Amino acid sequence: MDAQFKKGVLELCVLSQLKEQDRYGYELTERISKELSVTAGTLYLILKRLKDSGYVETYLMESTGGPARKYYHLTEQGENYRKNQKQEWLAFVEKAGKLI
Amino acid sequence: MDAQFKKGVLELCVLSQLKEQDRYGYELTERISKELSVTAGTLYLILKRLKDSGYVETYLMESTGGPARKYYHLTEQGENYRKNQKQEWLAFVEKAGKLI
DNA sequence: CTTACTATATTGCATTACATAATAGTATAT
DNA sequence: ATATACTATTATGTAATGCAATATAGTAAG
Repeated sequence: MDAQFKKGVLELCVLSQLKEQDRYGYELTERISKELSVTAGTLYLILKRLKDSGYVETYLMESTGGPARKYYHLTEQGENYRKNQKQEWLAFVEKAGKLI
Repeated sequence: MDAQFKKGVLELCVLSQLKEQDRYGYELTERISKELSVTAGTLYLILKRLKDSGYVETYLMESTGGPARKYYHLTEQGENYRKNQKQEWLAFVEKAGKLI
């Protein structure tokens, strides 16, 4: 897969996943990498960015096996951002489609 | 427009434009920026990349007003690359769509 | 008990593509 | 002459990802 295509879209994928329900980092890695082959390092960087921007909040919960899971929750601000990014993405795909 | 979305796709847009017919740099800038807001500098960088990779060839032709135009022609190798990139792009959009 | 493996989180360095801005040359119109 | 439109090019910075390494906790195997 062309790595460049992912730039910017992975963030939207994360936001969309978190809209459904809170999820922890490793879980997001598993889910998203099933479709788009992404590494953990990339995902955690995106999550840090989103947290620094106030788009997600985090809390810890114990795991059945392994270290505690850090769950990510979409804030209201994050949901607004998600909606906006989704619209931008759809518009972008349409415009690009005209040229391709 | 989110600049990140463009990563990798601009190149495909250029290739697609050149599949129809040979075009010169300034012309490509005009056409593509109508849809996707791209500057000349970015376009010429992409064109240089494509030339260095053997995906396009160039030749000069006089202009009616202004400096000579440098036309870009898609090579056979470039056309194969374009087909491949187009498929990858479509597949990517579909996969991302599942997550969004 | 110790070794190995899975689950989970984090961080550092390199690469790549795009943005922005500046430079430069030619022709035409005023 | 001067401004303006057309055309091409290059330099510097930023941002997002890839890859690889580190760290910790639990569980299973020997």
